[in-house]
Amino acid sequence: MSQFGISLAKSSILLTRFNEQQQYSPMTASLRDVAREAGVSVGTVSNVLNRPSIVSPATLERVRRVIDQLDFVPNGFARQLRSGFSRTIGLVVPDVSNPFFTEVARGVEDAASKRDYAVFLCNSDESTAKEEKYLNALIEQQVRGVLITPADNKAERLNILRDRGIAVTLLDRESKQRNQCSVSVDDVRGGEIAIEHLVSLGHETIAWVNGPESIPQCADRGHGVARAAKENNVSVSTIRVPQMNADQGMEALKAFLALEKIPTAIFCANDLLAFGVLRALLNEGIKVPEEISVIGYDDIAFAPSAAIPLTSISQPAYQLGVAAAELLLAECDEAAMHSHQQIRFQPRLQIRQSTSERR
Amino acid sequence: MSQFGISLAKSSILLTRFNEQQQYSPMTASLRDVAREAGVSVGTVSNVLNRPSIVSPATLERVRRVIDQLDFVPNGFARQLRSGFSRTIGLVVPDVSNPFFTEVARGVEDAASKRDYAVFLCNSDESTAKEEKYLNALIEQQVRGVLITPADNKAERLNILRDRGIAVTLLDRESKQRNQCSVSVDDVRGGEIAIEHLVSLGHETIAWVNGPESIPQCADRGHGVARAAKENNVSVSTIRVPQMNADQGMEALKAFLALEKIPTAIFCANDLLAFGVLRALLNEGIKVPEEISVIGYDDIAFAPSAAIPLTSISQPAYQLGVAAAELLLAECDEAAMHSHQQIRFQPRLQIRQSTSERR
DNA sequence: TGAAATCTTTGAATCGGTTCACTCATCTTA
DNA sequence: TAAGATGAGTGAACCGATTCAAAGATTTCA
Repeated sequence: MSQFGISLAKSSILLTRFNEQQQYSPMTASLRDVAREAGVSVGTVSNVLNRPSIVSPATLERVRRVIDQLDFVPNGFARQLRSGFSRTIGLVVPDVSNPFFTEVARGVEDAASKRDYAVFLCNSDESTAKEEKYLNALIEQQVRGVLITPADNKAERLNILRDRGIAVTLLDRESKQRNQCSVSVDDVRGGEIAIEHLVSLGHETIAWVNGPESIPQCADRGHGVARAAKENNVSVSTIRVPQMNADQGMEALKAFLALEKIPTAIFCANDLLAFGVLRALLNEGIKVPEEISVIGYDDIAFAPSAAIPLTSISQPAYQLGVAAAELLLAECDEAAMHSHQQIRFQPRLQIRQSTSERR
Repeated sequence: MSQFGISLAKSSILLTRFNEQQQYSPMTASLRDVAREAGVSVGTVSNVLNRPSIVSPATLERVRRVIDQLDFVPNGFARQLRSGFSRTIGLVVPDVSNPFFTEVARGVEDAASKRDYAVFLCNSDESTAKEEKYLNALIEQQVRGVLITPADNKAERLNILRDRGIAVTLLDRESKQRNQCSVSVDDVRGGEIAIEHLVSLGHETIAWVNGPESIPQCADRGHGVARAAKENNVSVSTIRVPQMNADQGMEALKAFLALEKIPTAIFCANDLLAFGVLRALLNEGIKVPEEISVIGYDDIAFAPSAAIPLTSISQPAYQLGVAAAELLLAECDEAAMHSHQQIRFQPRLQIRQSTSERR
């Protein structure tokens, strides 16, 4: 039988155990095994791991050698059970496959990994039910903190986390309460910038393709559009779509062409919509930007590769993720002296070839 | 002081504890608290959670009410410490912000969540050092299994996981050993399909823009290209790029234009490269597909929205993720009677407007 | 009516680290 | 040289669940 051979490769210490059915189950060394083998107490091994400075050099050396020999990796559960804290956080976003959130996630992961935190990835699909299920799972996993783009504006669910001592930072959403951190982008301003750009090019009638008002981003961008329209005295027709993808963009163009007075520019609430609009315009043989200017929102990585390289409102998605993770982890690690911050990034206009002077 | 008020909102049971500095720390109900309040033993509460069928209806009801009252959520660490198993898996990919892996990740997450597993997201950036760091972190987190697209072809690191009883499934990589599951796409065939398509359109000289040979996908696609070229007796010039993004695609076009006999078609090892090539071609005023046909690989969501809607080799990324997660979780949950499988998906040609008959 | 069988519930042992009051040896200092 | 200080190491208690042998309660059946 090879049952006893498992750990012989690296050491001659026997580390096999049997479960009730007497089947072999792979066994890993525990801190006690290390202590026994090194001839010290468990407390000393623990000190080697966590406070090496208070252990004498000789002991340190010896224990470390045994740790190596046995391939000992401390059991995270046990550690966290006793100490009460894990080194994990949860990231809850509507959908990672949206390029904006993909970038955000990448930023979060990089920042967390730098601090030796691991990240749980959760897609809420904008559903409060799914979100709730995930939050429960995260509580059970005893995460130290949660980064979340909430599916709705009700904050009660988040208070449940906070009551349990789990830090919460809002992502891509500004906090109304001052008892939490938030990292967001100024969407009202983003809406304004887009309209101002079109106005500066001489456009006076503009179509605004927006998603559901229930999504705060859409609502805010809409406010920005309305404000800038009023300020500059231009007329804006709103076309509402239920989802923000390329197909809906193509649909939106039908509504656009049915408008009484056809605008000379289209502003879309995200780049995917704009891609759809572009495609539909090309299908119709309408020239962009000569006949119609198009501007998107998000400035995703593919915007420059679009049919007509897309002018867009750029958001610092990666930095958003990094900033959010750093705030959250600061709150986790420095609990007491942490003061909540609301960071708000400014969007930027990225001009490409899909917008031009009105002819 | 409000130190004692915390749990009074929902119940009159006192659940506050103090740490050594006598500071208030948020306290959550433990299974013991529930047992005490419901007037039963801890074993019974545990049974209510895990084997409700053996508990009498009356007790069940009573305990459940107390659980609700106290907002009790079991501590995952403690549970997993005792039972030895967690309900978490690790997902290690080169880079989630690559749209292909984004889709894969989405599939993994959906499949895992369906089985009540949580997913740790890790980006290796193709670096073995980063990968190793993550694998260690995952061991410490006691994950049940790992889905990984390894940074290199050495499997030793993965054996360390397996020795610890952690299931491993290869993602987008075929397993050479039969002791593990793998889910991959037939990249050799993908390379063939692309060349066959171009040949069927009458192209006889083709450029092949490929990434580093060290990436197995690139190597395999290259083999397919070579095989199909030989079979069909067409000439293929390989242009090698160090990274597979749009910028490198634009660079590649310079090399392309410097070729002695300029080919009539370009096959790129992924869509990002193809986007760059398309852009550079348009900059040069070269018409696609009239003068040059272009074909990409991956068929990412933006392929239809590209400057010229891109013909591409489509891979079932989402299903790949789902299948991999399901295999892994099957291995986790049914350990003994699990037999390893190597699943291999077939790529598909998605014809759009960037390829046409040679003129 | 009493013994056996079945159904509930109990509570101590356990998982594997961390913590901390304590011991023991060695070093200072008056 | 005695008393105090410092440094290294010890090991039992603990975190919060799960498990399981055993006890207690109830039902079944001869």
